[in-house]
Amino acid sequence: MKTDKNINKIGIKEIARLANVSIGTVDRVIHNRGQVAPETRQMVLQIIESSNYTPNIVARTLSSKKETNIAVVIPDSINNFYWSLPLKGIQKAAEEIVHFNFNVHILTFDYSDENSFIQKTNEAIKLNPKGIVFSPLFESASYNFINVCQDKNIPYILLDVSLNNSKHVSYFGQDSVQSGKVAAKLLKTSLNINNPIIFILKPIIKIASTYHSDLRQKGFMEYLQKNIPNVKVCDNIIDISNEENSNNKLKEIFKIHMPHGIFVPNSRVYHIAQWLYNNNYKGIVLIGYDLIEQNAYWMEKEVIDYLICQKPEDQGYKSIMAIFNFLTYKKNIENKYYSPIDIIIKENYKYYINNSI
Amino acid sequence: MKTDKNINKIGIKEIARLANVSIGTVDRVIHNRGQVAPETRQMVLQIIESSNYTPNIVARTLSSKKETNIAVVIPDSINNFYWSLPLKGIQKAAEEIVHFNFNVHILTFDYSDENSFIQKTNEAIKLNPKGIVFSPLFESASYNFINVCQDKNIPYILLDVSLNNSKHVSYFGQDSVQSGKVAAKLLKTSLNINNPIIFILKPIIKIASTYHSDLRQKGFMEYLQKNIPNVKVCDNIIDISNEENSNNKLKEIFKIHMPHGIFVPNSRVYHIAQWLYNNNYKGIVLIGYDLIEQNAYWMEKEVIDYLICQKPEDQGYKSIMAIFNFLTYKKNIENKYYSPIDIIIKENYKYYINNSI
DNA sequence: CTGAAAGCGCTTACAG
DNA sequence: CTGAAAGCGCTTACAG
Repeated sequence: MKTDKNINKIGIKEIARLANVSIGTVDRVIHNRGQVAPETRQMVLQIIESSNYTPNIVARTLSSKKETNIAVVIPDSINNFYWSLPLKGIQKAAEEIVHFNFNVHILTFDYSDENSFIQKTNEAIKLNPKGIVFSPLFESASYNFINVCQDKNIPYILLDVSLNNSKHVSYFGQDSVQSGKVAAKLLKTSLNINNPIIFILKPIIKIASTYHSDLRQKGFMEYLQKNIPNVKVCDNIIDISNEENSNNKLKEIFKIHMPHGIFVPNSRVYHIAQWLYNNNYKGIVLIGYDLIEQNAYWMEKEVIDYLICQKPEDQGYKSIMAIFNFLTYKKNIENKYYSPIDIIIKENYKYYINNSI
Repeated sequence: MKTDKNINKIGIKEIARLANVSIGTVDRVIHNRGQVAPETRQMVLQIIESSNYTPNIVARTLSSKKETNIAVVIPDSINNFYWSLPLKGIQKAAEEIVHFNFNVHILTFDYSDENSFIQKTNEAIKLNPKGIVFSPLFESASYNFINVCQDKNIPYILLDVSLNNSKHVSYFGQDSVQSGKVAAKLLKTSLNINNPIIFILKPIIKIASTYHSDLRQKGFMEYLQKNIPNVKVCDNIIDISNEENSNNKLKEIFKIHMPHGIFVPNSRVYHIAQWLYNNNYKGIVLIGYDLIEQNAYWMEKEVIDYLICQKPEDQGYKSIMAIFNFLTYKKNIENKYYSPIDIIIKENYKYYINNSI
């Protein structure tokens, strides 16, 4: 087996020769620029097709002085650790494609402020980008935005949050509902009793979005109801912006019932872990989300049993590479890309740290 | 964030003009090729220095006709599904770097035949490769091979199997011992009893290597002995090259004990699943390796409970990209890269299929 | 609608 | 020791 360039590798010169035209005409066909006689066009297209021609991107980059702008509009990661992860992946991708005259412009907005989102999308358009990657956190503003994109014929990719009836090139994100089911299954297996008492605890800080959290809980509940008919579930929101209040709230909840398992549908599971540890509660199966540093700590201490993880760096990286490949090679891209739902336990978490890209 | 390229972009032409020489001479200085008068050399070097010149790597790639050969020596995937996976990743990487004049030559050997390995390593050397990726399945032959590589100053990367006292640039593979521990932990959690009876079943076909299998079992046993002191383990090899014999063997084993859990340290767990299903054994926790099609089937049917997976496509892909980056950018590379130990269950397996690269 | 030619920044023979 | 020139595969402006 051998990757033989001399078989696969054919350039516009050779295509021109086969089609009996000049390379200029081949170029016109490839880029849809200028007028080409329909028969000539057909001929050239057919040769391109049957020869598996792929443009030499190195030559293209060298000869073309065009800079290609990609605009990225995502929440900032100030007070918002999660978004630093896709950002990391995006930056890595940006570095890789800068050699090809692709400039990735990252515009971050305050995700508690719709106006800042609108402002950044406007800025994005002003960059005259050839492609856009963004997170449609605000629905109606997002629809306005994609209308503009479609008017201007700018392909866009959705990151982390999806949008119905949108003509996006692709969506990169998580299947949050399914990840909730995974969590429920793990809990069921670990408890292995017919009448478990399960807490769903949602530690929140005032501005946090509950988009994914709600979907995860939905999947979690669906699974439980179907597979553990006699389960008892207590659902509580814990405002952790004030330590004392949150402790009191937890104390109250635990007075009424003692849970067998706890499901935390967001990354702030470390907060619950800390409280369980401080209050010497043991033997409760605890499941949460995201392998952030604090969660790794409580996993090592065996207070957190499972973390569900969804490779946000990967999603960021892949979304940029996808728009790059789409623009460069006109490659078809899957309309939807869900990253794997990783199950993390004490014994394997180390292999997921700094390892995702 | 923005990458501004237009600052101080100076090329050899401009350097030549400033130094009052031709671009050929500038090139000689840059690459230390050919003779240059000491004063001329100084002059040019000084201009390069003060102008922050960096070579345009895109132009370099385009103009240089030098083809860089990378030799890959791995087992063939005839009758050996596993090796089709790294192969897939390798081919994908090969496609990506072919534009940079990198040719990846894949040489596959029969992994039950040391001579075929030796022959392929010899062929690899004849390609005059700038880098090598290979799987050192035969120890002494591998040491001979790396001695040749070191003599010829060819950097090499190990794939899937590691080698002590080797000066490889990097190793891409699995931490098989740890993955066995993960399996044991999952089994412990699922059973949750103090005196479980556990079978380790090893379905083999005559020529299969037991390298990883042995390490997985080692990790598995270590974890059990430490964490379930009263466990009873029965360890059996099942030759599945003959259906009837293997069925009889299994029947015999199950006559003596009824296991609570079964650990299969290789990908042929589907064979055990099939047998359990046919004989109507239920409620036995079954753990195996690798998300191959047959295993997905039995996972869907809830006969296989867990699969441990190690992204072999990824390993193949990354090993090639690593040698490419090493040669192109002289980038430092981690000496060792373990892929994550993925835990696959019925609820998440779909997200791992065709999704790894 | 089409072709011929210059040029992107470098490498590589070749000639002196 | 050095320079002049061709060429890598593509894009781009120009001429017809």
